[in-house]
Amino acid sequence: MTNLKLQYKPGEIEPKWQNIWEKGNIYEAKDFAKTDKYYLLVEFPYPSGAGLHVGHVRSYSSMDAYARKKRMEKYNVIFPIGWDAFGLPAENYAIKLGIHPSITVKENIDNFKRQMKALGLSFDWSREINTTDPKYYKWTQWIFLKLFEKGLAYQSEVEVNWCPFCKTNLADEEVNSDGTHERCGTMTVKRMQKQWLLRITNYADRLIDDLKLVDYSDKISIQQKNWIGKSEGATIKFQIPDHKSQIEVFTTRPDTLYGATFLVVAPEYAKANLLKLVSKEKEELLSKYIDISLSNANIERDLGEKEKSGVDTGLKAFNPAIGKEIPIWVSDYVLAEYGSGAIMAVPAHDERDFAFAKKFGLPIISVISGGNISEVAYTGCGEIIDSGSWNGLTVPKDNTKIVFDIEKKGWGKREHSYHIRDWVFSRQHYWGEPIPMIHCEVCGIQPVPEKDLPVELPYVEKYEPSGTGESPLANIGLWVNTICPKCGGKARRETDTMPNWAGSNWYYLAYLFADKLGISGFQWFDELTIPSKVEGSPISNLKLSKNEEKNKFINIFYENKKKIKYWMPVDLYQGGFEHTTLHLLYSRFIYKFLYDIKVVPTPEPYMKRRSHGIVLGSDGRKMSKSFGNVINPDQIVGKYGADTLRLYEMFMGPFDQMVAWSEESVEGCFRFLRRLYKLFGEKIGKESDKELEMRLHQTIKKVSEDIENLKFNTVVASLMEFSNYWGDSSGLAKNDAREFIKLLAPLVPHFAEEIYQRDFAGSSSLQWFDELTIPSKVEGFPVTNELTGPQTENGKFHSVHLQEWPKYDPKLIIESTVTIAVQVNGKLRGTINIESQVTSHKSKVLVMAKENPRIAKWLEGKTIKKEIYVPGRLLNFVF
RNA sequence: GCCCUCGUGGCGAAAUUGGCAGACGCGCAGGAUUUAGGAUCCUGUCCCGUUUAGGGGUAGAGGUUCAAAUCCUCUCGAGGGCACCA
Repeated sequence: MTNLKLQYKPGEIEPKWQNIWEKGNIYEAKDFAKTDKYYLLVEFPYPSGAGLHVGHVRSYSSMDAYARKKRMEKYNVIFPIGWDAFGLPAENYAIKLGIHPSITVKENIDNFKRQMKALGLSFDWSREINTTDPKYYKWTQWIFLKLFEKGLAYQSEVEVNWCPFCKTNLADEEVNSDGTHERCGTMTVKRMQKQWLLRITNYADRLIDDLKLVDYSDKISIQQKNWIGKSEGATIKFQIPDHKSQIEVFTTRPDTLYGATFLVVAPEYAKANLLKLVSKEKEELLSKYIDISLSNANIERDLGEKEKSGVDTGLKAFNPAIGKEIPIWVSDYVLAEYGSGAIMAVPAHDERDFAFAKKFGLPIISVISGGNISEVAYTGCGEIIDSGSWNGLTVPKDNTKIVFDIEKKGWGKREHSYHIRDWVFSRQHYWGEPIPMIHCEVCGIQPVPEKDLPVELPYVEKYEPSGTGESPLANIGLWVNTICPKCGGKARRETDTMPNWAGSNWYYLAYLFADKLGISGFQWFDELTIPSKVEGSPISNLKLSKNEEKNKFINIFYENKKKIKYWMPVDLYQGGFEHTTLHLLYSRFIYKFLYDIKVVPTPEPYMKRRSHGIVLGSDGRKMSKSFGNVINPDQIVGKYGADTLRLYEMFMGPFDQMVAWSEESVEGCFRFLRRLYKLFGEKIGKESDKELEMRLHQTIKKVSEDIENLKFNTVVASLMEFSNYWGDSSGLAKNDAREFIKLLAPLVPHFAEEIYQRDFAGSSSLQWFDELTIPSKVEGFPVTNELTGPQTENGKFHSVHLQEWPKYDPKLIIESTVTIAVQVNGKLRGTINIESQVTSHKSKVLVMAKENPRIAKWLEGKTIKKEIYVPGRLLNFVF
């Protein structure tokens, strides 16, 4: 006997429902709907050639479950997706294959999209965006123009991290702590080059302070704070009497000023400011030292402790506190980029200064009591000594008093310093947004006028990096040579492009008006035949929309202000830990800028941020081709179905923790679904087992709460637990089974839809979306004949995913009897079962416990000192 | 070196946030079914104690508490971030 109702066939039901959902547009977010909005954002992927990683699947299917539950709770949910397709990897991949990046990117996107659809993810595909579309990056460029206009984008000759393999400059954030490039692992070198920078440092305080406004997990906000690295301290001026010059230093320990026995400046500082002051014989020595330390590529210098080196400049500075002159030295242990590039050395109370003083025989004077400075620097707290009027003060308690005194005496002033530096925003690569700037021979740097945006990336035959430090775009005369927007004279375009982080700065806004960008559905790529293939021609056939006449610039942000106001801020943003000090920080900065220029309505873009743990290979190592431990989600979907994969990835472990892949556990999840499928076919009764009904309501409570807290692993566990009870019971009433299938819907959407449509849809009358004011498409839609399966109501199909989320009955979750643990002196000696009404009567519970022979035995002949009762839970006799 | 997170069965883990440690799943063992394999179903599964009574147990050592996986101190170990940041 084969009963079809008992056989779970994911391969058949999954494509069927994916198809029907897509036709029904049931996941479309509705602008301005009256129900509460919920903006759920997952980081949009970079579409790599490797296809979707099971790590993506973990994040996306968990958030998909969250989105589905929120929809069922009547929120107007926006759950969009797009492609972050610019950047080095896309370019390197294209170079490797010898195919133009625009083509490989399109292929990769198609593959990603196919995989996502096969997982049944409920993205609103009508809002799909792509950062490499000129219609999109027009606005990435516009933001740059605004930054330039407000003085936040500037060009400067700076020391940059150069990757010899990728042949480009990198941001500090892209370089690992060992000096290697985070993408390719090549050791980077430092070199000087003219670069575009963004003044993220102007926002440092706000980026720290506004963390108070948002709910980020501790790990994330601490890491951001540390990265910005704000230190409180003071700047102190040291005069150089012989030369009527001065050196300003930053210190976090102004309290040790009396112990400052010499100054040290960075080689860069010395080169710029001191070389001209020193005596002839010192000059040669000094130049030599400076040259060596600067040419050292700074790798050694950046890497931890090495033997201190330095040169005495022969110059003297006046320490205003002790009223004496102290020597000025140069050493590469002082960093040019931090503070002012010069420090006051207090060897008694700083380990580095101590090592330096020991090596060169400089005086070490203790001004804080507590340590033994003959051995090692004392960096702890204590009482100030030998420091004039500060004697007797203690640090760090009296630090503000000291700084106040320093200000009063005119020695210096209170100051902050930051670890974070300005963001190096140019790359010498082809595959990125061109920086919309023009260099005029006469007028200098000129921004491209807004109406001329976008500056389109031209078609190029050779997009390999040149290695000269210039972008490949520099060789395309047709594109580079232009006229100055100001004087009309000869000019050249900026040939650097933006880093791959540029497009993701504002993508969550682009979703809100993707239709207005005119980019959804790959219009650009469909036209991508690269018609002329003329070097320097734009690769898109970008057409201006009808209302976008030439010379008339319509600002998309202002045009869509209402939508932005309706949807922003993002309610929950989910993504990887690895972006904490990169994308997450960058996009907060840019969003704050947009707030300042009144494009967005709130100071912070993301109200809540959570990160997921990575998925490791079954050997516990990072998944990688070279280890041969990569799991392809397609194979798992093919073997067990998308619902099994989704369920497993939620069940595998705590969402924020990394977990190793286990195929056996995947199988366990598949078995669970198969058993459950049978239960729905077999064990539906007229009436629910009373006990089971209680379990159901407990499960509703647990599942609702745990999804909200992103504890997906215990959600799955409690669903399994209920299923086990169900299997052992006499049966579940149809009404209760309908509630249970709704609980399953967010996690295993195809499975739930199949059973819901088969067994429950006809009798349902709750269609919450009828209450929405906006939609016309979304209300039950006609089901055509070609679609078999769904039961219909008046010819309309109502998805389980738009049913109302189950509510538990607080009366039904109370167990009729409760087990109380009974302890004697804190040790468990037995348990008693009591009616739940009795739990609030301590005296009755005490009597019952004492009557219990297993417990009585332990109490015999003892005088009870204390009886601690935790209602409904535990009783402890103490003697 | 500094900052953060974590350490619970053979494995992934759970524990109402201080209240019966090990839910749920995997694996394993025994049984049923099967010509056999697979699949499925039932039973068991922290350790010592043959069973019971009991004892021990959440990396280790202390502490707070009637009560600690959970809080505090130290030690060890793993992971992540920063790193000559004055």
